Amino acid sequence: MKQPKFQRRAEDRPREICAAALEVFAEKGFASAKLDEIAKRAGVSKGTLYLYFADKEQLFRAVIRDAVVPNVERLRAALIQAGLPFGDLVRLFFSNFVEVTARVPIGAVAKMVISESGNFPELAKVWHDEVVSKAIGTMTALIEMAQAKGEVRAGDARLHTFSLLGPMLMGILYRQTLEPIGGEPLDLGELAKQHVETVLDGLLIGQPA
Amino acid sequence: MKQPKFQRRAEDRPREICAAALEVFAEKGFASAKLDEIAKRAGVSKGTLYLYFADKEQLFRAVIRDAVVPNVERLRAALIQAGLPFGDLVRLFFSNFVEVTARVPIGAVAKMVISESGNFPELAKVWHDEVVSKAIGTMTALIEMAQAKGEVRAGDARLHTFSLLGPMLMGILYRQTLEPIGGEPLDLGELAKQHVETVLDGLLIGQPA
Amino acid sequence: MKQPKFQRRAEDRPREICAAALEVFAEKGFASAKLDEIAKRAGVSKGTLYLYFADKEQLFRAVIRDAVVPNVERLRAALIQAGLPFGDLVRLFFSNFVEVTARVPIGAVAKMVISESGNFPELAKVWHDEVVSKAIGTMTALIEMAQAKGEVRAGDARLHTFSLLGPMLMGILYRQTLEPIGGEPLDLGELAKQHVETVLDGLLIGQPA
Amino acid sequence: MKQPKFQRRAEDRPREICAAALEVFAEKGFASAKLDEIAKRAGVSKGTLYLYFADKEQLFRAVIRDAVVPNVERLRAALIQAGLPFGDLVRLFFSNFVEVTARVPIGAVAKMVISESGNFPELAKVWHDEVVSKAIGTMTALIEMAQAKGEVRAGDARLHTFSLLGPMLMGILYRQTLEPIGGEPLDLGELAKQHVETVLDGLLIGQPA
DNA sequence: GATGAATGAGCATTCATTCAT
DNA sequence: CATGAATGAATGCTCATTCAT
Repeated sequence: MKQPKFQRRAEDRPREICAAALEVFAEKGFASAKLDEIAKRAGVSKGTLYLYFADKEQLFRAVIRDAVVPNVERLRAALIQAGLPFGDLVRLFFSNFVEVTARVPIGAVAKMVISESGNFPELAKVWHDEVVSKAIGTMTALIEMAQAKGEVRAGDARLHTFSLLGPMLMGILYRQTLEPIGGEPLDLGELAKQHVETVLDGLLIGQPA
Repeated sequence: MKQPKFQRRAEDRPREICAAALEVFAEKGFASAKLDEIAKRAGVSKGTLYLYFADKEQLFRAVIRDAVVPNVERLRAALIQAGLPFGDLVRLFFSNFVEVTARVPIGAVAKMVISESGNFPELAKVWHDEVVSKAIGTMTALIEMAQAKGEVRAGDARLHTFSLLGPMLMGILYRQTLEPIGGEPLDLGELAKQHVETVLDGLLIGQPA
Repeated sequence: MKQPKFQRRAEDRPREICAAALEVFAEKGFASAKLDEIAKRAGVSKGTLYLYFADKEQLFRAVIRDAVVPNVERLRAALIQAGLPFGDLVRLFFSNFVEVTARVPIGAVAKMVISESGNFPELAKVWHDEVVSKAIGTMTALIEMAQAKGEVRAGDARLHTFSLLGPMLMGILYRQTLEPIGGEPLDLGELAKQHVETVLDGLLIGQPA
Repeated sequence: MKQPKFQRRAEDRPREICAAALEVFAEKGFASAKLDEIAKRAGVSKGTLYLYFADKEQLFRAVIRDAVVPNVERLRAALIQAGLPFGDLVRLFFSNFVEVTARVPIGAVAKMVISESGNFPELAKVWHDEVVSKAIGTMTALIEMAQAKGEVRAGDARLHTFSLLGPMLMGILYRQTLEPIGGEPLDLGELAKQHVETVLDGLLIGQPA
């Protein structure tokens, strides 16, 4: 029954540590996250962290990178399916988005990046270049194409992108920060479904566009 | 005979300290904000902070309260002007919102609350109860009234509120976190103007709702 | 009888801390010296050290500088008293040297510099430039002048300087390292007196040079 | 069938480790020397060190012992060649000394002992008993014999020993600590040659001894 | 024997908080 | 009221030592 003092599992360690670190960073923020706690949750000693990551900041970076970047390309690729009318394209994007959101703690990561953008501008830059810029850019391009085809109303395509994506970001952050402290629960899937149709068709009734 | 040239009146001290603290908290986040720096920016000594605030956390709370709560009621009152059709109501809300945003660093405060929601749940609760809940509640009520009058399409009124407000939150956070590190500039006023009309009328053209 | 928790004595603090640090560094060497112990001996808290010195290394530098450099110029000046024949010049130097040695822990400092020359080359450089180079240079110049006047035998003046000073360095280091652990006591004054006459006149008797 | 090309024989390991350790200890001092680096330079793993030495301190002791003690007896024996006049005896000693110095890093070891005498008094004791005491004792005895024969001037024989050996110690330490950081190069052989004749005959000219 | 991943006590450094002035 | 020197608990990081393989 005695637990061996040492446990050797070199291959999984980085992943386990990243997972634990993601939890703690998301809960506490970068500065308030204690390496002691990350180590404890990862089931290793504090010293072990330093076998795999040079310091706290590098661990933070690794967490951001591992949790998000791999998913970005997948989302993007799903949209480069030409031939779909704009409405269906958007509906596809949102269903993918909800699915990814349920699987990876994208809300926690977004929260971390927002929190630490002042202290780690380079990190915010990575997030911007790898995630936000691509997401906004892709959607903006799709909108512009649809405008060219006469499918979408005039206006700045990038601002239209904010109209499309903003509510989802708001939803994610709401779930991350306010639901835990007693805010009325929010169903992201429902939000996505209703918002898509709303923004596509408009809130008002019976008025010519 | 003693008459120091620039004697600050004691009554202004708390305000000055709060203003300095808001700056530093917004730049660094709660944990990374140093009382040394807040004191320096406020032009007082570190010890003086403790004459007005029990500890760092109380100072943080005061900052949040002072910076936002007074503005919430004002915004709310502006909307309880019955008689306006829903579209005009929303347009009024957005113009007010943009104006407030330009005056108070609401983006910084939002960022702080998001950041520290894990460490200070009570604080997130204050923010939720005093700000978010009221904002969402007010808008939701307005929508429900408009739905009853047949002005607004069916659907969960609270989710419609996310459709309306989400892009503005996204815009605020974008300016707060990504513009400073090289993100393409965003004009919040333009965003507000275009988004209102879009979400009211719908993105798509010539399709029956 | 209760000691006040805080003691304010800003003007003396740096000196007191340096004195305590000199003791500890001399006993333990740089790496093994604990800031805890330095603080305790200085009668302050660990944090106080950082009010006056940026870090351990800067404290080390300050110790070296304060303990030695001021004394170097004094020694040097004492020798620029022209008119004395070489023998008297050397005797003057040695009596001054012994006096300084008794007052400042030059042995401890020498030991520290020798010890840490590998880890802090810049420090060894300061020691070299400010102390050793000047000492050797001054003595070498005096010897060359005496050689020109026919007072001193031929030969490399710098090597003659080693013949003159080496035994005193050996004596200092002996007292620093071996006396404390049971080595037979050594009287530096006696060493100086006998060595001067010996090196001036020669060890051997009745042999023509 | 297995016959690894470069299998090191186990018997050589301790020697190889000691050699690597001597290098690192000499460069960094005891406390700053990392077992990681010693292991790397010895071409073994960190764990292997513990197969041969109980801990860092024992390794340090072994290094000191192996590097110096064997050479002491050799030097000593070379001097117990009776029949030589004192001057020749001293010349023999110095030539031997220079030769040993060139072969073993006696300067590094001396530096280490000086550095760590405070932390390892027992080690300084070994060094004292095995090296310094014997060296000083032997030379002092030779001087006393020469004094009895009327070859050497009166005076404390032990202090005369400092006059003889001090410059060589100074030279060794100079090369160890100051040459590497830009001090003017020093030729130990030249120093030995000139110093012997100087101290034997005296610096001054034309004065009756 | 040999390895190197894992450990955890130890230490330099930071900073919110206190209090003598 | 105001100050800022002083405090000391907290924490990131190091590295000698251990042990499963």
